[in-house]
Amino acid sequence: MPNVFKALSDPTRRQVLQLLRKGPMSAGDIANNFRVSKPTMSAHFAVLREANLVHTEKDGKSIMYFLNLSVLEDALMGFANTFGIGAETSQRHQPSKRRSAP
Amino acid sequence: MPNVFKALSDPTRRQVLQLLRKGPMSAGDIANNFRVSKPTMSAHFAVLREANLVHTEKDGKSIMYFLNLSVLEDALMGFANTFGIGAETSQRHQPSKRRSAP
DNA sequence: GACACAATTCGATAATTAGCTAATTATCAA
DNA sequence: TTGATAATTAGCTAATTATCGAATTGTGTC
Repeated sequence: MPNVFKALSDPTRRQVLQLLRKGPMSAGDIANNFRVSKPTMSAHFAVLREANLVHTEKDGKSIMYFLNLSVLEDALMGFANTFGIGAETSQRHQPSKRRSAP
Repeated sequence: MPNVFKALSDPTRRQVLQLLRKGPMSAGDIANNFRVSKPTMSAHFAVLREANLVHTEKDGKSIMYFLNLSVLEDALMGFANTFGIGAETSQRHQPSKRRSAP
């Protein structure tokens, strides 16, 4: 999904992902780590959800946010791979050679 | 450089990098691969230069654009690594030489 | 039900961005 | 120097984006 790069273009949103790396967190707890208003954070969350970089679960009054690591990985590595950068694929690592001449 | 992700957020700019993957190309030749005007492409080039994802060399009337693969690699992998994604945290790496006739 | 709390949606606004045409700069060839 | 070509800059518009405060929705507790 190309929306991933759009979502990653904002530093606040990248920091949200970094926070979520340590584990799920409620919208409010995430927002408290930033100096912008909660509605603004809510908009950032919407962009991250739209890009499928996070998902949510209701937990009483709160909404917990979870990082979708595999989506981030697929986007980052998928793009990197087209440049011959990084690991060959995001799955098993077999000693495969890229650019096979048919 | 956080400007890298901003630069990557536009699909046209990502396609420019993909084009440049195959080798250096003049501004005009790149622009001819897209349906937008040349001034618009020139603005995209400026963003890519600003992010240091490309560099230029004058060649007569033309300006050749080169992909800075190592900058792309460092940004992509650097970010990925903070999530434990992709190549491990090792930083043995020389600027991925592109092959050409020496 | 009434209340407090968590989060989002609603409007509004300022800043940024992608896009255009027209004008300018730079280089080469005659 | 003139003419042609390549690329960028200038000036503009339309669309998008980040931000806010206020209002709304949903949930648990009393």
